[in-house]
Amino acid sequence: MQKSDEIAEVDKTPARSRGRPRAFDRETALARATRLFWIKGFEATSIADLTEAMGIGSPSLYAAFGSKEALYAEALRHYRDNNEALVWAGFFSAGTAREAVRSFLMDSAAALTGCVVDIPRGCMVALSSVGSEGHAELGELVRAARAVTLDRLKLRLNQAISEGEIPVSTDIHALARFVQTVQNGMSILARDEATRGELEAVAELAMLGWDTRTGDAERRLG
Amino acid sequence: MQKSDEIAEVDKTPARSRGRPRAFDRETALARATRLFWIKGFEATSIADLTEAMGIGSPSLYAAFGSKEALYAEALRHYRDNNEALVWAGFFSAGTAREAVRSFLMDSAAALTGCVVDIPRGCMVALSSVGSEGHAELGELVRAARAVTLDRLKLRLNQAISEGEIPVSTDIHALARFVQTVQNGMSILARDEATRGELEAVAELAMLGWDTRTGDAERRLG
DNA sequence: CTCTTTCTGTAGTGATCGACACATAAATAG
DNA sequence: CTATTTATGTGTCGATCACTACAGAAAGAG
Repeated sequence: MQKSDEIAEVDKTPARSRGRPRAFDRETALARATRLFWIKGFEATSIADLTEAMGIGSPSLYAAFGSKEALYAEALRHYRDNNEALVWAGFFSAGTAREAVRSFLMDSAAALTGCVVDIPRGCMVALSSVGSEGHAELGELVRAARAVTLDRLKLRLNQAISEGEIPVSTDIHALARFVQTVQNGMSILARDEATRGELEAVAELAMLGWDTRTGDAERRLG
Repeated sequence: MQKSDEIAEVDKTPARSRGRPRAFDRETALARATRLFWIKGFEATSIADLTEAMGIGSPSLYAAFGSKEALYAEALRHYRDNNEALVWAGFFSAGTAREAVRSFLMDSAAALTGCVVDIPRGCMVALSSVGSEGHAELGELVRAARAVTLDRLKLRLNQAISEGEIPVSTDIHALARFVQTVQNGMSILARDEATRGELEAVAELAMLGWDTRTGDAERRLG
């Protein structure tokens, strides 16, 4: 990527531009905007709200992010990059699909109630209704983000079938939809101040459905 | 409160007032406003949107409903009065708690996907985020409406215990929270165009969790 | 009929919306 | 240094926000 200083010097320091340097940290400002969108949603968050929370003037906001919609799109990306691991790390490191799903739901119960780190309650993606508010492009972004959850669940379940963990007759799509439904529902309960313990109990019950469907129930019932 | 001109005449014709009669049907206009709030949410729905959908001028709207917030509160009531039966009728007429919960989830799968009557997808109460948008009073109304679901579920489960349908050791609260979570999650999936069949499959899986927890599983597994 | 009451349509209220023009400030390039 | 480039702060744009003043219209009361 980086050539010498003699022949064809390009892109020496990508962060060092020419004019007056930005007086704020872009990622920090983005993090604050993300938190605000996360809590209040797109429509209810005004530019004035954002500039105040980000500690910058509106021209700086528009110079750095383009528009309110573009800022929301970046906030979605920032949300994914910084919070995804909270609910997916255990899922991906689990040895079995059952443990993966169980980790996913248990970690969701903890993260969605703000018990792991100081974050708002509920999932920004699950609770977003930006698509119904007349912003089709952003709505499609959120829809796509929600679809990722389903895809990951189905991928892991298919792997479990090929590894013989669960019967080949298992309805992968339905089971993944079920897990997705439970996790989405958790976000709504979390907004209503449901506790981590309550959501963990919900996750336990969801796993009982899993066990019955996948044939793990016989050895778990007394 | 009001005296008569002779003896004790009160409230002759409550609907017939004195001045110029209203040129629109209040309930019809409220139904249209409800539908709009249901789809777009409180913040994203403007008075201009409402007056257009209701077919009236803004002074008529304010004369009849008071304010945008008061109209939303009435829309919540209208929503309950006109859509509650879609998901609760089978619940209340079921002979067992299991059938009641099953009906509740199955009927939700149908209603939330707009398959029973022509209504928007998802539950207006579950998907409302008005409380996070800075309208505390309305948020409390929605919260209370969501709490009704939990109360009804717990009431029915307690009845099932006293009737011997399910073990006394059953964690009523957790089980009710689980059912509530699944139904809430269904609303989010319904907004993303999940089909009635998909949500019914989710309901079936939720009932498997029920069966395992309540001890019905032994006789259902082969 | 007139008087009173209530609703409707027009036309706006001040406030806030998202977004930007402009001049100035602060950096690099030469 | 000067020239160029980029960011910031002030001020404001037209549009839209929720809401209403006002006058005329349509009903009952007398």
